[in-house]
Amino acid sequence: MMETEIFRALADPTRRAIFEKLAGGSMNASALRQGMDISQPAMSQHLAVLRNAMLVREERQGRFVNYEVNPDGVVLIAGWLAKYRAYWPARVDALKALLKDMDQ
Amino acid sequence: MMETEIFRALADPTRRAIFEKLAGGSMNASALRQGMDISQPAMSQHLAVLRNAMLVREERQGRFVNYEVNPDGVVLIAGWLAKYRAYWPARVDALKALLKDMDQ
DNA sequence: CCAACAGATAAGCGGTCACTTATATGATTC
DNA sequence: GAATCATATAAGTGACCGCTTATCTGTTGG
Repeated sequence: MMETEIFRALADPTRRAIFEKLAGGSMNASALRQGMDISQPAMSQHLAVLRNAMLVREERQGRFVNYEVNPDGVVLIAGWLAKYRAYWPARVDALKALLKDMDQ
Repeated sequence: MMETEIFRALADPTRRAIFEKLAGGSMNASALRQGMDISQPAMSQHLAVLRNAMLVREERQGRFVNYEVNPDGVVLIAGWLAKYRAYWPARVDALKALLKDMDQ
């Protein structure tokens, strides 16, 4: 199940921090390590987990590998969460319903 | 971090199944086990993890303990996800922006 | 009270996680 | 093509996860 890998990937605080950093702009692995007190292999392994969970995608650029957020993963979580829309606060729920109507 | 516990709780397929079942209506632990091929202690442990992650809450009713979805957890995920709104599909994004305006 | 039932807790076990050090791959520059 | 740099992979290790069996706690009805 894809959702298992996504939630598992996000269950680690270090990986969430990496993801958050990438959400602020694409970056290579070395740049990501800046100010994070994490070894090079650890970063590489975390990025592999995030990529495997479709939360991040990569693109080689010469000697560097550029990483960026993969919208697919974000959309998957949004889709999962949508199933429980009924439990969001009423205000947000009302807005959502409105959007749905407009969407058709 | 609360988010760590939430994502960790949801990383297990069995726990997601339990949560999904509860989202369809509150239930006691025995009822939850119906058709799930899971031992009584395992169910109890899963419910403890979900409760700890604020995804589920309980209420004793005599000899039974009734479980239901705790909106707090759902809202927390929604809050986390909202930070990456920019990566949702354009249509949903537009709707969200609209909601935000209306919300003020 | 006590027998029966719902549920929680304890202890132990195999598998997985996140990390480490060491080494390999792949690209650039001289 | 050799040295260097960016990243990946391999192997090992201690901690944790989800499960099991066994036992405990709490509530009900006779």
